[in-house]
Amino acid sequence: MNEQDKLLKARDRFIDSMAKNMSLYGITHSVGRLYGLLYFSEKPMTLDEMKDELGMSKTSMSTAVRQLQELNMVEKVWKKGERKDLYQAADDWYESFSALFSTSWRTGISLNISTINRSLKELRALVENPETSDEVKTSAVLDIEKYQYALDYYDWLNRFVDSLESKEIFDHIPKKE
Amino acid sequence: MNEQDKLLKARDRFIDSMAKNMSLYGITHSVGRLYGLLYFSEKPMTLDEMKDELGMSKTSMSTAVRQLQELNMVEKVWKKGERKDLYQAADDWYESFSALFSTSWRTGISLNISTINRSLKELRALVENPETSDEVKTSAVLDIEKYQYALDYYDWLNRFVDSLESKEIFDHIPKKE
DNA sequence: TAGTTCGTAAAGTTTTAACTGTACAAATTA
DNA sequence: TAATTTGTACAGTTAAAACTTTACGAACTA
Repeated sequence: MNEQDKLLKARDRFIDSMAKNMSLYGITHSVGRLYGLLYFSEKPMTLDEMKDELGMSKTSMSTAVRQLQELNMVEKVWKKGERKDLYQAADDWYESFSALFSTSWRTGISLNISTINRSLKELRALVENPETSDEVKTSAVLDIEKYQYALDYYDWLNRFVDSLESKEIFDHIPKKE
Repeated sequence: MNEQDKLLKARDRFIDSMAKNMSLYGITHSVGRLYGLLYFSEKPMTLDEMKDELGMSKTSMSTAVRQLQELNMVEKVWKKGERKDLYQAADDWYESFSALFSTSWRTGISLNISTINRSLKELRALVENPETSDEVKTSAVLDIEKYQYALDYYDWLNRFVDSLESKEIFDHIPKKE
């Protein structure tokens, strides 16, 4: 094996490991590999270059790249005289980490919160209604406690995401040891 | 609709919302629903009760419950005179949150770190080898920087997980507002 | 204007994951 | 000991996701 091959093999090994890891965050192995390819590429790449490099269809590259763009892990680059779209890997992984979670979590959290509030409102009406049987009332009171607990939790989660978005998290867990 | 139904409908609505949310963490909608069922259940449940309640197979309940146990979101309960296994929802969501991420992330992180270290070692040998061409050498030097960056990032991630596991995170982002 | 090239939508195929039914080992009961 | 019950492994099926091929509009080129 020549020296160049050694370098490429080392890259490949790491890219694969990284892609496996990303599947924990809901990123496909293939999409993860594409990110790795772009991360090590010295120049921005076109869809055709990606498809040749990874041996996949151009359509897959197109959708994968869009996915990575939505996660702020890849950005489009403009180059004069170049007709094709060029893409490069975003190099701030801490930023990507924050963005990944804020983006995907925020919506879910607020949906959950409004669902809880709606249910809470209904249950409180139930408890205050004199026609409600005692049996149902005690159940309702128990449920209200559980909703309240959940509400507190989602509030915490929201503040957690806040600290990611605001980079405050890096005050508590600094980047360099 | 009677009062009891209102209560159940409110539960159902929230459970569904919660289960959808959980899919972001890699938990299936069905498994999420099972957790919700157990969360609101006033008593620990058997596999048969779960399957009747959710209209699914007993096998599915068995695997789902095991999954939730591995995530420390559900625990087996012993009750005298009861032949069947009983399960109840773990009620500390902050604990579950921490456990979920520590468990699933730790392995991946350390795998990545050792992969990087292996690649770094090889590349350094490459750079120090007088037979390596200058072209490959410059590529290797660039790659080494990228590996180093990744290494720093995974170190940060490790410390992040540390602060989840040690509950230190709650010093920075307190549970109650 | 007609002919290319590029990116992506849409439909079709393949692969993977979720779920079910059957079967069986272990524990329990008679 | 034989007969039940309980939980789960395993194989098979169904549902979902990933990926490819085809096709086409938009932008560029001659």
